[in-house]
Amino acid sequence: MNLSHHLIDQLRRAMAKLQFPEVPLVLEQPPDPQMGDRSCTVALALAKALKRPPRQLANEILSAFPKDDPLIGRVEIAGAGYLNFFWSLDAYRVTLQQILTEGEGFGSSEIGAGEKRLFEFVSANPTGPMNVVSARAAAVGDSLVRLGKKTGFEANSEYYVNDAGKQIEMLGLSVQARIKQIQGLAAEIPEGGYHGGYVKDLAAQAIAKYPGDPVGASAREMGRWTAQRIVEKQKSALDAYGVHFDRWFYESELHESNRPEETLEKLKQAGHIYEKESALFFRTSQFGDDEDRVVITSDGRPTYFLPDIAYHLDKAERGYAKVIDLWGPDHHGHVQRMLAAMQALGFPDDFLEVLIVQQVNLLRSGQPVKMSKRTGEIVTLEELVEEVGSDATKQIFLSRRWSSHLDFDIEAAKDRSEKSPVFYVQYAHARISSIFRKAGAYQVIQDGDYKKLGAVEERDLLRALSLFPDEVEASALQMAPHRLNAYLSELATIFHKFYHECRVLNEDDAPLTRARLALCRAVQITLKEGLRLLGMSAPEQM
RNA sequence: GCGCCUGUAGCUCAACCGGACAGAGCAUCGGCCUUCUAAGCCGAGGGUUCCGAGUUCAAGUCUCGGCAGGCGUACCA
Repeated sequence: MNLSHHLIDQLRRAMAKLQFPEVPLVLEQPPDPQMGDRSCTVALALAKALKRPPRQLANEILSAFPKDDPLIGRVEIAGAGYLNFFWSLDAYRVTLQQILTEGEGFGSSEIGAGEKRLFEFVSANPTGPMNVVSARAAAVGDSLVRLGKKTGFEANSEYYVNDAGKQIEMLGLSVQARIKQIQGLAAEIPEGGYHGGYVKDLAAQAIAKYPGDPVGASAREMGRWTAQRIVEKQKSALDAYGVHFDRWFYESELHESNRPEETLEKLKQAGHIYEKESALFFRTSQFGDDEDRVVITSDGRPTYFLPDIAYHLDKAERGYAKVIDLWGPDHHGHVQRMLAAMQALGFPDDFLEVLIVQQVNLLRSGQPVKMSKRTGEIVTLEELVEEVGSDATKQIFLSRRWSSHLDFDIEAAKDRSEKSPVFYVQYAHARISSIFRKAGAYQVIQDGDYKKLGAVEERDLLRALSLFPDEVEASALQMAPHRLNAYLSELATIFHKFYHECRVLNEDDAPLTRARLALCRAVQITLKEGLRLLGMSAPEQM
């Protein structure tokens, strides 16, 4: 039972009865609760097509609307032609009961209809530690997968490991140079190599691993081995962050089964490949890219683009109807060519969606944190989680749209005083838990108790709770976890007001106590589930 | 040069793919702890939504032209 879905059904029936054209029916929240619980602008939208005044249309829809729906208290027409709906007390009672019986299942829906969706994110190169953008993408991607599952999609997460190609050799050469240095030999890290301190650590490990002659191993072999170590570190860092992937997909798997070659063959047969100056070009410019792209270099090596296409083909072959890639801002130049590739291979336009997770400016007490990629001096995901904590870190990332460039102040994020809004939602959950610790044995709400919930604060809470399924759905469909985050803050605010105004435990009024405890339980369930969808914990105590 | 992202309160960000008087937090000022957690609550001030046109009954949101910042622009990934 979803109140909003029910209302939309009723509206659609009324519209059909009037033989109005079919238009998308969207419900909104009126700016002021006084105006109603949900509103619809369909009359405004239809005014133009039907060439009639919106208020008149609203009146007709209203007259065709069922008068005896027990869940709808009343309907009003306001302003230019808004239809404003008020839930009945019955609707609130039903919602509350529903939350108590469904528990964490509250807010789940089937709109995804089992569609298979793959979210690929982080996919940091196995040549060094992950940075803050990876931390941001991990928070967003993880939440999107959770939201997807919640709304009936078969959603999975995947991390693509670029463990092949030139960069791996370069990594091997860098480690070998460090090994020589450790052994007192003269050696320089090659041009374009990796300078970070972690390379030294890995070199030391490599000496232990290859006691005979570490430098004698091929650069590729050394690179592979090192990359594997780095991937293990990435896994454990993400683990500490609370982000798990359904699958780690290795580029080397693609090469082992000749997928890039097969892909190239497919492209050739479709006539998308031509040779120029002894390199092979993919005619991506015919599909919206600025220029054609090289897939095989003039010295015969595939560029990263080819295995990338093969990888996306593999995703499709595994049955995913839609794949969503979260990329960093440094890759936005590649979006067009990948979309072009998908189109050239005959996929629907919306098969691939690339979300560019924007950059993060790290600050410390207002001062930019200096970082150098070249020398490997960066703040890593690991350090960030270690210093700030995973919940606080995620809270900051998930309170903004992924597309906004954001400032992340480490000192502000660490602040645990009342100035910090980071733990606001969790605090509401902890407060409720505290009430239940004091309440003793939980008494189930009884039918007559509902009448006791008449205060504004109680009503506001019930209204807010009834919105949770809508917010979950909107957040999932719009791929906007920050919406859910904002909703939870709002719910927490309303709860804190309620807490301030309405004493829950009243020894002289058992029905009121039962009713308010039921309300608290419902809020607790909703907060906990909401936090889970954001990948955050719901502490019992703070 | 070209492409992408961004521009909203002093600061950090929202605004439900065009809807009602643009909202929060922080900062500033003023109240509330002998009562279930003050990591909380209540109140005040604070806006030409970068600028200029256009589309629309309706524009922070869409289109075009500027301005500013960021990122990208490899036969590297």
